[in-house]
Amino acid sequence: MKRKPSTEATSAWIRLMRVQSRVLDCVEQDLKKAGFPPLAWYDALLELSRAPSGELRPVELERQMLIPQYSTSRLIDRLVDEGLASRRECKIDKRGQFVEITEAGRELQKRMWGAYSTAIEKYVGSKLSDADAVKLSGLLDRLGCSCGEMKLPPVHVNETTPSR
Amino acid sequence: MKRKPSTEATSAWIRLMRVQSRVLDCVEQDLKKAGFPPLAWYDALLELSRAPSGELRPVELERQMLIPQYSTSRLIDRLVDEGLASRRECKIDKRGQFVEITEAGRELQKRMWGAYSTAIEKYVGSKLSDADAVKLSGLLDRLGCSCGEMKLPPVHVNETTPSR
DNA sequence: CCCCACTCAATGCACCTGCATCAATCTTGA
DNA sequence: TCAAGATTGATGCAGGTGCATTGAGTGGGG
Repeated sequence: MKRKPSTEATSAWIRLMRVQSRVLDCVEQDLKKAGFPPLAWYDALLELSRAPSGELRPVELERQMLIPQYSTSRLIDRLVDEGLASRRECKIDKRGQFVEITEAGRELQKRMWGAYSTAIEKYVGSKLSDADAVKLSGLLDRLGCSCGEMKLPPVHVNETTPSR
Repeated sequence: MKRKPSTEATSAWIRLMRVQSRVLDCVEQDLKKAGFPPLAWYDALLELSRAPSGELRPVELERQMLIPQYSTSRLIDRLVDEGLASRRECKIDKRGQFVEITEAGRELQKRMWGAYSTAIEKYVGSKLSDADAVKLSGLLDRLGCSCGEMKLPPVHVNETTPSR
């Protein structure tokens, strides 16, 4: 049976969608106007720069960034094309590889953070007290958890097997 | 000068991005699994169905939905292709046109609301009390206002004109 | 009246995304 | 040991999006 959402919940949903897309747009525009690539590049470079010895398996990056596998693959393509990262083969698992951030990559990540942090302050920080930012984070966190099916291994349950 | 955002603000920003994309994804997936088109179609159909006599100028729709002009144009194309709306010429302004929702469009909008509202309840309503939903809306609203340049008419201020 | 600036809408192009699938390799278990 | 299945990463294709431009139409000042 389907309980309907309250008007309060619906209204929160609508605001979440609209405000996020507006704010994201603003930030992306500021970055673009400053001559920087999209935010996704920043995220990837940040993850790589944080990783021990600056390299990760694509599959790790994928999990960190919560984006699909093919998306990761192509993002890495672009980073490599621009000389911001390089692929290294993985000795122990020849299917896999390592992606390593280059000096140029590290440098771009740092320069982007300048513009990025300014934009965050402009569009978020300056609109909210720290206490309110904490409240907002808390409320959002309540929505975030167990949203997807929490990675139920998609075993074939259609057989008569007692389902795990 | 660039004040840096507090860690609280940054954390709120990150959660806003991540939670929104996760929740939106879940809702879109549920709709898709139920055999429905994307949410943008619903939004457009809803705006049209609300409009007096079920029709709007594309430019109105654009303003309601906060999406760019070309995006509206192509969305209308798709709705028309599927028989959910139709274009009518505008007598008084021959550049323009009216977009009118069809019976099929109204019906689809209603059927989608069934699945849509269920999803909102599942991913938002059930996670938050009404009071918390109101708090969340309030905090988000503070971010939403005057995010863009608030439609400053882009006059050519580069001349020596005293800028309005 | 006519020209110029503006508005409304469509579209060509490049790029990006999702989906399905592939090939290569690893792992498991009979 | 070897076949079946799982995992890693790439890619062809279809469709969506942003950007810039076009083209038609309007309207106001000279």
